[in-house]
Amino acid sequence: MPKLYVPASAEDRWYAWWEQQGFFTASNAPEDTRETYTVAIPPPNVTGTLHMGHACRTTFEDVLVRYERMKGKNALWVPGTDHAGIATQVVVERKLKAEGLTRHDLGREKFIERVWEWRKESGDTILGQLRKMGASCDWSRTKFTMDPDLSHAVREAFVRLYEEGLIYRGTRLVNWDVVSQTVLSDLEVETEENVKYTEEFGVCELFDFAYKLDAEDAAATGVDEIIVSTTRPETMLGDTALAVHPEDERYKGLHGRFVTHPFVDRRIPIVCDATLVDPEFGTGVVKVTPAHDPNDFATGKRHGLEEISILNKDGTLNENGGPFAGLERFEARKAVKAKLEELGLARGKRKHVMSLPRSQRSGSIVEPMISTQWFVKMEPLAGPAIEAVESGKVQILPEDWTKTYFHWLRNIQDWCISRQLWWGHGIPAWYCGDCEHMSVSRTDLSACEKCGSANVEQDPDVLDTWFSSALWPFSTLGWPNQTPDLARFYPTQDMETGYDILFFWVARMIMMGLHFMGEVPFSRVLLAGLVTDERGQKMSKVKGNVIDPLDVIHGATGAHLLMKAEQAGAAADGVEYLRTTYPDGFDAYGADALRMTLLSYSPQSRRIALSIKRIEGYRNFANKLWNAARYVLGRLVGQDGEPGPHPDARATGARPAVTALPNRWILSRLDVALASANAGITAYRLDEGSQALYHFVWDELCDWYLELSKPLLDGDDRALAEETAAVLLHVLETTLRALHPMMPFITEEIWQRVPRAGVAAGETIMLARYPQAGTDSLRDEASERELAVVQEFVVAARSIRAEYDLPRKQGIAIHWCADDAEKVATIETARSLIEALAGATLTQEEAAKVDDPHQHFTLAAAFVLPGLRGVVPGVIDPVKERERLTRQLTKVEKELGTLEKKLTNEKFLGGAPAEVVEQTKRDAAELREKRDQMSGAIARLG
RNA sequence: AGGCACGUAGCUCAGUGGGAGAGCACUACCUUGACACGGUAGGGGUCGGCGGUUCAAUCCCGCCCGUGCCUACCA
Repeated sequence: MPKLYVPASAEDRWYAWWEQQGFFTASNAPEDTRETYTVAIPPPNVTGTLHMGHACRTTFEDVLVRYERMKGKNALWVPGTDHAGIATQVVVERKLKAEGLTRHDLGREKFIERVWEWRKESGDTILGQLRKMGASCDWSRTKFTMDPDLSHAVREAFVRLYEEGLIYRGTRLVNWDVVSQTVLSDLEVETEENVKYTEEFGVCELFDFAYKLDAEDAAATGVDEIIVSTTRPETMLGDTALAVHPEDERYKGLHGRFVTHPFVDRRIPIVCDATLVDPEFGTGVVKVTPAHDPNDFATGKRHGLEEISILNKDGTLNENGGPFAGLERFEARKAVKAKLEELGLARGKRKHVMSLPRSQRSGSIVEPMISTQWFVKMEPLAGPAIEAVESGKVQILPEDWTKTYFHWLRNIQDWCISRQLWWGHGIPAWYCGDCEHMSVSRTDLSACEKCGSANVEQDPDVLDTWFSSALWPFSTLGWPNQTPDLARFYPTQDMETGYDILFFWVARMIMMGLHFMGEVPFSRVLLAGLVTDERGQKMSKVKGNVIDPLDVIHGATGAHLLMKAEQAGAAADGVEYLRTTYPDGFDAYGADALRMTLLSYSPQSRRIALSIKRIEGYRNFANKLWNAARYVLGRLVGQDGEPGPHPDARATGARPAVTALPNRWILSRLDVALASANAGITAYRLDEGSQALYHFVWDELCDWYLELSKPLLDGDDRALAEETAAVLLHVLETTLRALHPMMPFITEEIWQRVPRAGVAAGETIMLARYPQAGTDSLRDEASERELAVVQEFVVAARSIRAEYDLPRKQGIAIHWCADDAEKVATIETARSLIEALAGATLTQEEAAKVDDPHQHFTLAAAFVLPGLRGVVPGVIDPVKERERLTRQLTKVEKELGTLEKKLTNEKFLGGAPAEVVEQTKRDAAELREKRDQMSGAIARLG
């Protein structure tokens, strides 16, 4: 085995073998009665390649799936990809643009062909990347949301909901994206907050202008004009009313009067509306544009106002724009303002900080527009989804999110599901050109259901991507057909995803699962944070701070990173950030290191600020594990053709019997680690589970046990050496199994080299049994207490070594004494171990001599432990020793001080539980003794 | 505006009603037969601020300051 673990070759080799052997495939054999464990992957969008967020998802899910598989379940992880309607269409259109084409140049059919080509490319890339991450998906069940079977499911769901009256077609004010030229659901609109004034679009400016009263109304009321304010001056072309508060004294005389529109031939009524108007704001008069503002729309309905749309689908003004028709919306805004100035109707402007609604995909400012679209009635679906979480049938982790879930579902709006795109599931509705009948049908229609005319056309729109995603947990298993997979694997167990799609996806899956299957689609929702760069900023191509998981796994030079960022369109400061933060690029850290890193962040955190240093740390951990294995295998069975002293040693999967303290101790510590690992994984605290194993391997197995094993293996006691050999192999093999869900590659690589027999002799670690506390390990409190004494002793000796710069080769003598027989026995038994680890020779001494080192030894350094003291003669510089002891004494006195303060507090003695008081007294007594010993030692230094 | 988080060592973050932790960074020493992607020993924090509950608060409660996200509205 080489000194350094090299991930690259091991990863590809083992993954190909696992896949080819069919280890990932879930069983559907009728005689297989194992409990199932199913996870549906959150299907990545076929918009390009996987990012760090996907890597995070993949790792978490893979840990859960591998764990349950090793626990003996029939584990199924369904992989697949999402067609991602709008996002994918945008990507392909951008590629066309590079060729100087638009989708309209190609036409719908040819364009869709191009998208399919792209989806093949992107989809294959993504599935390949999942494999690089180690994902143990059942590839034989791979799905794509536009596969024929899943499209069939979408159509069935649509038709059923329509027949049940839960899908309807309606004319509403919707969110219009003028760049993508499609309607968006409320969720796809993102509000940009606190936007400042920008010259270019003229946004965030409150512009005042006057409407002149009709001549006769002006004469009758003596009022000449009314001033209104707006942030969108061009919408005044669609104004069909002015509203005032009914109680507003200033305008009481104007109720029912009219103003004249300055640009179009329209008389505009002045109406009273207490809901819309806040008399305190501005002039107390609101211009009402029912066709372009949600509040105005509602106001229009209340007053029966005309709805005049002024925009074309591309954001230019239509014929209702009068003299401004044809202008682009922001041009029109400028032109309207200029014209109002010219007419002397402008009444000033001021900057106004506000929020702007933007399209999640195109980033353009969303326009409210009246349009006929398809909607899902949400209230009847939301009720059961709320109940499912309330009753605990679905558990959301971390729990904080349940509140958010309830809040959204309890205030839910109908869901606009039609999109004016080309890429997506067609809407199964046909319109008759003759009788105007609309048919919604499971099968494609060539004739009108009502009049039989062949003059029928399918609705040109497609469905929101999330409509098909909502069916994912059961459509991937064969629904609406009653397949064996559906019967066996639905409902699934865990749904792990990012909290950002809790509404988009998770809530809708629960609604649809309950509606169509009558059962929740999964019993737990596991929400993870969003991966950001190390500053905590969202990764984005423009910021240049995107970290490609594959670059971390395979390594990348600084130049390569810069080139990629520039190609992706990073801004100058983004490139600079990249250059200064990662000047040397990345080493090939390997998939296991990346996985461990992602696992190490708490799921409670909403942000995963991915740190390369941290990845490096886990790369080092992989290497530590590798070298621990090198040691064990080299010392026992030998390596590289050299037979070792224990050629017959085997890991059998059975816990060896142990007598020696270090062997008892390591099995006990393993027990604690295994308990934490199991508890952590099942509670979705993968950070705690992985950290327990990290800590065990590094701080206990490597730092102590491997060192302790050396004198045991080299000693004269053959039986003890055999016992130790068995324990070393057992602990190594068990630890590998425990780590396998997190670090699948390196654990397989090492495990295959471990000589195994009995139940440990399996073909692959991924189908080996996951280790269990109490079975594979054994808690032994006594061994922990005893070994703690050994550790304290060794550390004390090493401290003296370090303090006086004693070289490793220079042996030291330690004269020690202990207060009770138990401690004396422990040290006597472990004497050779302590000597080996401390590089010392131990001599038990009378307490009188140890406690007065100045009298009995020359230049002796001293240490004081609970019930145990030692001196090391011939090493000290008295001045330095005084400093060292004083430093320690200060700490002890400080600690003692807080305890004594408590113990002199009557209220504490009276109010605290007896056991707490007792413990405090014991601690104080121990510290007091230590203090006395130390101050005595200092005093005796002279 | 409302809601939800968060504020702990230089950095990134765990954690708990009773003795402040990890990784990285830092200091000193060590190329020792598993590992320098290493070892040993260290230094470093009034747990955001102010009150309250409690025998006891970093933890529970209230207010304030700061940060992030979500929802709604902004003529």
